[in-house]
Amino acid sequence: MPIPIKSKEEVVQEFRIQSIQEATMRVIARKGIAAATMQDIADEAGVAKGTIYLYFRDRDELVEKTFENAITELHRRIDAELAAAGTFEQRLRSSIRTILEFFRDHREFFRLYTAQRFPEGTPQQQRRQSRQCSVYRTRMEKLASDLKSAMDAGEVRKMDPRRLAMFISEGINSVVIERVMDEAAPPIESDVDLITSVIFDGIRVQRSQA
Amino acid sequence: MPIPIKSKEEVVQEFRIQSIQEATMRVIARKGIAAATMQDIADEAGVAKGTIYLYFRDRDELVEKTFENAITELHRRIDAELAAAGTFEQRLRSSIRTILEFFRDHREFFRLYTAQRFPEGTPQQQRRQSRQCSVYRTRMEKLASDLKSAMDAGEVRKMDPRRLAMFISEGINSVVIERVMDEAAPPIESDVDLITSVIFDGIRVQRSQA
DNA sequence: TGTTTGAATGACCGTCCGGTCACCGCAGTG
DNA sequence: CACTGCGGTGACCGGACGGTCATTCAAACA
Repeated sequence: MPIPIKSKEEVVQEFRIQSIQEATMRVIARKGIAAATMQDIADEAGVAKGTIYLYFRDRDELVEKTFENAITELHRRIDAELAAAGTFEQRLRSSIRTILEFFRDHREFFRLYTAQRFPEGTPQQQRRQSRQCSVYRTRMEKLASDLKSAMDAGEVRKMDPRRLAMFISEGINSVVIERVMDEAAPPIESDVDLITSVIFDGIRVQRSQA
Repeated sequence: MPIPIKSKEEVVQEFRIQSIQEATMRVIARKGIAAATMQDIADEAGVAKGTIYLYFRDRDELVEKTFENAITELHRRIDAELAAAGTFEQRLRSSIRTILEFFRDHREFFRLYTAQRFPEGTPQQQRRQSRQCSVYRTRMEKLASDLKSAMDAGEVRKMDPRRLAMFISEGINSVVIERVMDEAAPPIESDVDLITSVIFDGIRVQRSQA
């Protein structure tokens, strides 16, 4: 069997890396990103503090890699839904469902996710920050361009796609926040319905509908 | 003239307090809430670090008072608009305009505002955090109850008012973010139009309209 | 002008935390 | 069984920062 190309050492390494990243996420979920110390993370992962530095250059890289690892999976799923067949409304609805399901299954990721949105930090960390911020901006551009396509296809009213992308994205985010905080959140589908209907039809009472 | 009840000392005190709070806001706007040190704030205010402690118990109180001072004014204005006469759409539109204008005039407040939304911190600070968070939740309840009234009055479709309040509030917030970041933001009224029309009529192409 | 008072100061302290590195123990080797 | 290489360890270091307090000094007053 030529399949297992990975040596034993590589497997151990990957296991350690994953353990540490998972521990990082749990600690951040519990204490917040600022209060999560390297010692906390080491304890949570069951290793010594020094061990973390064998796999990550410094705290910033650990947080960044952990974030990117998790966010990549979410983005992959969203993109798959948006690229599928169907009307724009159907595709956006599926994406919203995907997002809510993702955060239902990865509650611990949420605090890291929100903390990375508008990064804090001293001017020394500006480069790193701009990289993290760019992940977010790239996402927003993607949604804006999808919205633009839908506008050109006559599925969506013409308006500034950037602004609209922000508005929709943050609106969805707010529901995610509520659901993550809430111990007993309502069924996902009811929130998917609410969000989709507000985005597409607004909140006005619709007299003209049957 | 019995009007000036304040003694000279009180005037000086208030002046100092305001100077320090304004400095706090500017430093946080520049460096972020986590990276803003007491020394930075003291330098910005043109006083010694110790002086700040004559007027504020500790760093947390300084940040909290500074935040509440500024947010109170914004909330007062929003409430005035929401309590005015007119349809719910007119009142909400005025509120949105008020928010955009407020942050146009107080850019430096914005980073503090967003940072306080989901406070970070160690468990020791839990009480303080919950207080800050409660300001935000109270606001959300207010909007939710206004939305509920509009639903009962037949001006808005029936749906979960809490979720809707979050969605709208965060959506508006996202536009504020864009405008604050953007050096040359478009006219306020165009964003007010966009937000209001999306909230009330959604993004769907409206065939039934004249 | 001498005295008093308290606001303002900033050097200093203790704590915390990210990052390092000399040391340890074990798996693999001869 | 002795040896060696290396992944892992945690005591330690340096710097940063919040908060304190002995000292200073200018204004108010006698």
